[in-house]
Amino acid sequence: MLKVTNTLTGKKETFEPLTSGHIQMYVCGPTVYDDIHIGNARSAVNFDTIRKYLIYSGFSVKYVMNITDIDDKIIKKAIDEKKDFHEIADTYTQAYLEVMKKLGVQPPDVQPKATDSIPEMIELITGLVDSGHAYVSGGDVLYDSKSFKTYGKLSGKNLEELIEGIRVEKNDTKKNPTDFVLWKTAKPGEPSWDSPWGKGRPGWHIECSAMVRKHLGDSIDIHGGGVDLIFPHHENEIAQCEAFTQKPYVKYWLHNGFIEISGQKMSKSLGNIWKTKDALADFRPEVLRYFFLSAHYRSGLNYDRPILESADRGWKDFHQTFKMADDKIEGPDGVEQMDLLELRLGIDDLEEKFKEAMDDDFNTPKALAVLFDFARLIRQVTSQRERPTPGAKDLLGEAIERLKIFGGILGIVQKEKPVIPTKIDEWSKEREDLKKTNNYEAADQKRNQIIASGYLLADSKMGTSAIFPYEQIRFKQDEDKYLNYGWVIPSGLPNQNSYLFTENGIQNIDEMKINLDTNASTWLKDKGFLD
RNA sequence: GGCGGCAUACCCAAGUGGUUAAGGGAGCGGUCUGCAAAACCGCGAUUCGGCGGUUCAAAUCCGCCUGCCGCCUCCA
Repeated sequence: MLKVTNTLTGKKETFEPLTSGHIQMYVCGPTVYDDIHIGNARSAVNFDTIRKYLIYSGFSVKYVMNITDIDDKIIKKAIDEKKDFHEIADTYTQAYLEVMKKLGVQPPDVQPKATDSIPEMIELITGLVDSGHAYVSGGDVLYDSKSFKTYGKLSGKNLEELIEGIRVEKNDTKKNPTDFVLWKTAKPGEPSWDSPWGKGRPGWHIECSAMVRKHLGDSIDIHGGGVDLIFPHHENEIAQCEAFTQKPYVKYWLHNGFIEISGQKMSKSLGNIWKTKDALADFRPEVLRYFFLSAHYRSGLNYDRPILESADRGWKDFHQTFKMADDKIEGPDGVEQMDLLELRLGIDDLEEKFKEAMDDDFNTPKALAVLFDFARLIRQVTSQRERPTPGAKDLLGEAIERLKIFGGILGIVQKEKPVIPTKIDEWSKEREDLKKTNNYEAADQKRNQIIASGYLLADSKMGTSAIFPYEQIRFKQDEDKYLNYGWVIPSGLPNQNSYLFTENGIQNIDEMKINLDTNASTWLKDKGFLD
């Protein structure tokens, strides 16, 4: 039985959709005025995972996530860069979609743009004006927050106290300080649309309300977003929609916590924004997802390079399970009996344990622990010396399939297997032969040759060599210059050492890791690799 | 000032009344190994910010204190 923490009630509740078996779900998407930061990415991954789990649980889910393509910040940027606001919005929409794709976020069923829903917004605003919930003042249309009796119910705020706390601005046209803009009169040169109140553009809160109604209906099951949206954004959405429709707007409000940098929120004013595309340049998307999901979605999550690196190492170990099992399955058959009881039991328990974790308000850290335990069971079998019988191979294959299913819901399983060039394969076999004749010097040379080509060998107990591709690592020289000068084993592969490949040969250097974030060129010069 | 959240080992992080306090990283010891790496096995909080209280029983409930953070203004 699925339970979710509902911001509206502040409690963990049993989840029952309005229509049995079907879920209407809306999540506030990005405002496309810049590259998205990792906080946006975390939110997207959290709700993507929630959506995938709901589908796995047997619900049919209609998932809508908007793109806010008209907004003060977009207009400001357009003016600053002397471009049309559409151009700014399009550029960052494309960048956003690209990052989502890399992160393995399944595209929403509908991804509406605010500017495509202007008529629906006008319809809503008109209704609110007609029913006395909104008024025209100074050319703007404002929502009368005092007209909505339960204003503040989501954020737990008291309207009177709110009003007292807000200092009254001069020339304010609002009846109450808590009133908010539904429709803004256009200033000269700003993008605008025709409306009953003259040329103008929508306020921020109205767009989500309009898109929810347009694509999902008056009452929906789940509405998600970051904690910062609780007030005023979601509070205002409730006020608008419920005043208009006289129906409950959202049954379950889900809010994810912030990414923190050194214990503080990430914000423009603090200047501590991490762009997702920069994180993706250094870490695999699966590692980023593992990192995001390693804390509960409602909690804050501290982001720091060393923490990401430890997530990276953890994920590699986990992911190596697939490679190890594949090698065992594809290897020769054996006749000896392997110890498989634990694995059999593990397979039988996996689904129940995973569901138990996820049913508890999408407890992904617990779910990850379940998968890591299971992966260890698989590795225990694959690390046994015996060759597997065909029956043991079947069981291993079954275990891997299960791990892929549940790992897939969390999005931490790499989709495609790395391809090894035949040349590298041949060199590996040649090295095997050299080893067999105790020609170790030549064998090591062959190994270096393979490493220099960007691949690593790993000998197993069965005497065969597994081969893994490296990825080039980028040593930060300064803020935006990178120096390509070595290789490190990519995520998913079993070796964390860095190797430096130069004309002087291949160096296995642990210090390289320590120096990743320091001035690498100085270090390379000290070691004589650079002039 | 109002509202809300957090404090668990060296680091990240689950656990919210009752078996040995998950999992990951780092560390240490061992097995394996031509070397190296990987893998596997084992070890690691008598204790959950502090002080009281409730209870047969609390990291988990209540009170107070301390520290940190978020929202109340754009923000995932």
